[in-house]
Amino acid sequence: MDSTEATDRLLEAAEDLFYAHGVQAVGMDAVRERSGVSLKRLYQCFPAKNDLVEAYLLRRDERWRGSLRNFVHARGDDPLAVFAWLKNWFAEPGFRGCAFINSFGEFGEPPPGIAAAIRKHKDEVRAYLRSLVPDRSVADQLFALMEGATVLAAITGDPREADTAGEAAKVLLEAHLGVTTPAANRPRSS
Amino acid sequence: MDSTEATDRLLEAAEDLFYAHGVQAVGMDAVRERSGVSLKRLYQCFPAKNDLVEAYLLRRDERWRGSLRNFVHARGDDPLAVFAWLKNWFAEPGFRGCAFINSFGEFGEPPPGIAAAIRKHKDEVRAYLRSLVPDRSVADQLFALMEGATVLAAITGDPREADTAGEAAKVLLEAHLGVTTPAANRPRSS
DNA sequence: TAGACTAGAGAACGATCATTCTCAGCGCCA
DNA sequence: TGGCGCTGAGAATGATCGTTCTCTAGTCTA
Repeated sequence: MDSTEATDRLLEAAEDLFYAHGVQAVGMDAVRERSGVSLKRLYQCFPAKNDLVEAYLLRRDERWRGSLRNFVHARGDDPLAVFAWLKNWFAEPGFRGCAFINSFGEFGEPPPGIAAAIRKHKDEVRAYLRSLVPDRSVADQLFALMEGATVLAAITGDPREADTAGEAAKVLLEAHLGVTTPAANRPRSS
Repeated sequence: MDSTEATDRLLEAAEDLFYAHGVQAVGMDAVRERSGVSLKRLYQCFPAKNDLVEAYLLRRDERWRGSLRNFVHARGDDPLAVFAWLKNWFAEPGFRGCAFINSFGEFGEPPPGIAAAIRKHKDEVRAYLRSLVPDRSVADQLFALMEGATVLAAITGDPREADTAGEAAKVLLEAHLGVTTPAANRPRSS
């Protein structure tokens, strides 16, 4: 097993374990066992646990955003598709909320590399939404809805938080276009 | 010092320390030092650390919601006042996000009492918003905005996340009343 | 004043965990 | 073939921390 494969296996194991149980609750020994990579090699690839955590977050950021981008792009880059994707995510078996928010909560004052990875993720997601929604303010409003839905879905376990946020997003987008919004949920007023 | 005063001091110290540094990062010894209550007494009041954490969360829930309720009530129970209150909170010196979301992130699988305290808090806040906003769906949308703004303010450090969410809330409330929303942010179209 | 209970200070215990060290084995090159 | 260097397995180290224990010194009661 060469060094790049060891790194891959370590990151795969780290992601599974860190996301499922939290960073603090997972020992390096658990990562070793799950990855099948020896401790010595582990410390060659990542000199300290925090380095592994940082790499885990950076990798998760790429994959998470890639999945979202693909899904939304396949739906014509409709901003509302973001909330459909969220609902699928919330309903996945191992869903435990946003890895970045959880990590932020785990550290009182996160180490610099980890804090940077967390901020980078949120910055990138915000930038992505701004690329989907011409108006900056509306994009930021949708971003807040996303984050809120994610947090609430994690705590309540109810994927329908995505619907709530999606409906709000729809209203915000339409309102911005200057459309007259009928009194909500009354089917008779077409 | 009688038992109730010891309990008060312990909860005061616990809240300061747990909120500022996270639950895991604070040892019982730090709580002892800050509170001035001996370890023996501490364990008489709270047989295990998790009991102290649970009591901390329950107390924080009461105080946090009390502060919000007072502020909003003084403004005629206007739902938008919630976001003004949030902005003040975000700008406070020691602001570190929502204690409950942070605690949720700290534990991979939170102990039952703690999980219950976290869910209780969110349930109560949601119920409060529903009491302010007649329409259940709109109340839940505002709730998602609140949570999102809180998370983002914690990570970015920017209290203006509250403004973003507040503007969205305003649009949602007006849209629900069937008001024609003009193209956003253009002051000329009165 | 004697004695029983209690509190506080802090040592001690036991567990966990990040990180390093030891050692025995194996391949590789001369 | 003989030694060099790298490897994995797992023991050892050192630190932290939740929890309990010990001991000393009151303090209140009879």
